[in-house]
Amino acid sequence: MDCQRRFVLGWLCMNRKRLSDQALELIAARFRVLGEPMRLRLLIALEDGERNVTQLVDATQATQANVSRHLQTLTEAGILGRRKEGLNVFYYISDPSIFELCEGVCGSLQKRFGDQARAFGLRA
Amino acid sequence: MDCQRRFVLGWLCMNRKRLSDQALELIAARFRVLGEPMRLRLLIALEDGERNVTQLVDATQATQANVSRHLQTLTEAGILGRRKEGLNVFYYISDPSIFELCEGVCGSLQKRFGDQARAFGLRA
DNA sequence: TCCATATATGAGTGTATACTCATATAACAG
DNA sequence: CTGTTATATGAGTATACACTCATATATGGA
Repeated sequence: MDCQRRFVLGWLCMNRKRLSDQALELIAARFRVLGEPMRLRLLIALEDGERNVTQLVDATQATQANVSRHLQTLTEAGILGRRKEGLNVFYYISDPSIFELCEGVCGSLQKRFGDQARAFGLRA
Repeated sequence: MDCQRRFVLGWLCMNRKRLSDQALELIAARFRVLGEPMRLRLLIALEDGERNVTQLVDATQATQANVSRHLQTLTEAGILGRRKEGLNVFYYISDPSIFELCEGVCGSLQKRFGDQARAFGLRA
């Protein structure tokens, strides 16, 4: 645990500054991918199994063009996988660790906005 | 663990759509805060203890104005705390769970870019 | 081949925000 | 009070990117 921590920070804080910049940009980019509600919505819609684009359009109430773009972003980030089947393209979670990140963020937010969080309908 | 998962997703996927949108936006906003290399750099600089703005400017090689802005962003997000001492303002990590998120992302990236990551100088 | 359906993408627009410069505020020293 | 240092912030610019509309591509059916 702490070993892992040390490892990661070693990666981030290397002496060679140029490379460290690249690593930081990679990490930041990953966070940015998760920084859009639409994309979170898509991830949630995909959590219990693959869906095709049409199903995701229905689930998210967004335009097909927009959904396709976000799916592309998530796929390029390595978070989703793609599978063609006839006319349909099915997307699926290829990096489930994403959900642990969401949980981490939710935990922080709940700690921070305890009361508001509960007001959000947190029970059940 | 799985209980926690269920809990969080329950929060995200409530029936009342309006509120769920707010929750998603909150979560996405948190990810966006972490989606800037400069801010990650500041977090790393603060990991082993509080620092004042001048120290952070030195550590990050950025302008003082820019550092102050990012510190404000991080503070408003509840990630940093502030402490004034004479002319100096010291910032400190107030939500250490942030680092677990970074570790999670690093883990994903290492899995994805295994070889490149190693080329980054990952060892030791 | 021709048409219908599912998905992707080019082009344009609007918005958010990172950055900089200059200046404002705040606190201390003399 | 005056000047000096540390930090914050208003204003302006540039860039990234989310979104939409229209259209392209791809696959299957008649």
